[in-house]
Amino acid sequence: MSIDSATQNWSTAERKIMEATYRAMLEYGYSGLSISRIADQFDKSKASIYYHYDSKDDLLLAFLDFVVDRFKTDFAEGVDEDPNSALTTVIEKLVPLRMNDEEFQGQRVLIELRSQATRNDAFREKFTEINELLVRTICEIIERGIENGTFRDVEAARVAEHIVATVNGSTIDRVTTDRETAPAAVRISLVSYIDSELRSHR
Amino acid sequence: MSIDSATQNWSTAERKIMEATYRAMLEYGYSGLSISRIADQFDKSKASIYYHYDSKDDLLLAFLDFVVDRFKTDFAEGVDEDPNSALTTVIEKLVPLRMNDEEFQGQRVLIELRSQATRNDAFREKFTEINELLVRTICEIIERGIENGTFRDVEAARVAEHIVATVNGSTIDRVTTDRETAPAAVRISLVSYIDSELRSHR
DNA sequence: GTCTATAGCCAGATAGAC
DNA sequence: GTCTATCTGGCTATAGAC
Repeated sequence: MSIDSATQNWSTAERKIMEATYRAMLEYGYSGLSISRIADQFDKSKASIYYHYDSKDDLLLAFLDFVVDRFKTDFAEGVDEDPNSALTTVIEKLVPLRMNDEEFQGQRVLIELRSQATRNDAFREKFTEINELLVRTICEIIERGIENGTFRDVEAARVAEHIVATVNGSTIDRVTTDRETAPAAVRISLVSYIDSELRSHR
Repeated sequence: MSIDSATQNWSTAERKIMEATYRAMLEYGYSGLSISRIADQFDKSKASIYYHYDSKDDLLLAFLDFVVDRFKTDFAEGVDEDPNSALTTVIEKLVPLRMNDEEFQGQRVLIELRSQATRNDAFREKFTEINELLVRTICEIIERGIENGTFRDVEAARVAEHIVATVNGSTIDRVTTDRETAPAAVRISLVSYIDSELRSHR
């Protein structure tokens, strides 16, 4: 899937509403979101929001697309490098030693939306897509590396699933606990796992 | 920390309210929880809830304790076996090949509560506790195994962090996506990682 | 301890002017 | 497209009887 096909054409007004929703979500969380609070985050009235979206649910589905598209676009960078660099790039992006504030806020929003996937099918499908994209992308990098002799001949799909689970677990830990040293420990351990599983020459 | 010290003394009425909250949470989710809906889940009126709890926030904090205590009690089983069995027991419990419905619903509730930890300090502290407990417990199992010669002499804390991140990532995947084969793949890969990291004799 | 009734507030959504 | 004004209903929380 290309970036273009995943990205909707947002009108200016709609993009402004999405940005306002993002700010309201950061300030009040999913359970504290309201149309009034979204309207307070930009220069239009709340009635104008109903011109662009039929209902709050409709707006939330669009917002889910908006946030997930951003994540996918960001993730797609650097995956076309040679297998070794691509894998390093991906790991560094998904488990940074130190996450900047913008990424951190984005992950806060994502985890709140993800928790809705337990009850809402449209949300569930989106997060299924995200995890499939992560696994498929990493799997393809590993397969390319096996083909050109960079990596050992492992079960690429199994290793990719392991990496994605570890990466996701680390991210959740980062945004829902105060365990500040944990992400770096996982990063080191994950790189060491990848080295011994894919790059060792025994 | 013993199970007793972690478990509060819930009165009968309070336990009934907690059970009702649990059912309401399953049906409506965190953002759909209301005092009326909780009252509808048992045989008392909503005013009676305010006799036992000062406010909705107060009730939610008690509910967080209730759910987390259950999780901790459940997790504590089997960790006192010999290191090899204890590690296997823990992994099988945290990444079951097939999760039964009760466990699954419990994890759904936990992830919704966990997502609140991004905005609420009391919630954040609880989930910090949970992850610390998981890491510490697994770390101690590994250290016991190293001492008695069952396991190789690895950095126990680092391996424990890796295992916990992978386990948590797998659980989130299970409750927020439709990727039904993913948990089993992670389980196999995780066991293989543990074997080669701790149990190999090269 | 539990009830019914209700106060007061804010939500989602719509009407109709411009 | 955006506004102000407003409807309806559910929410948290309390009052006061039993």
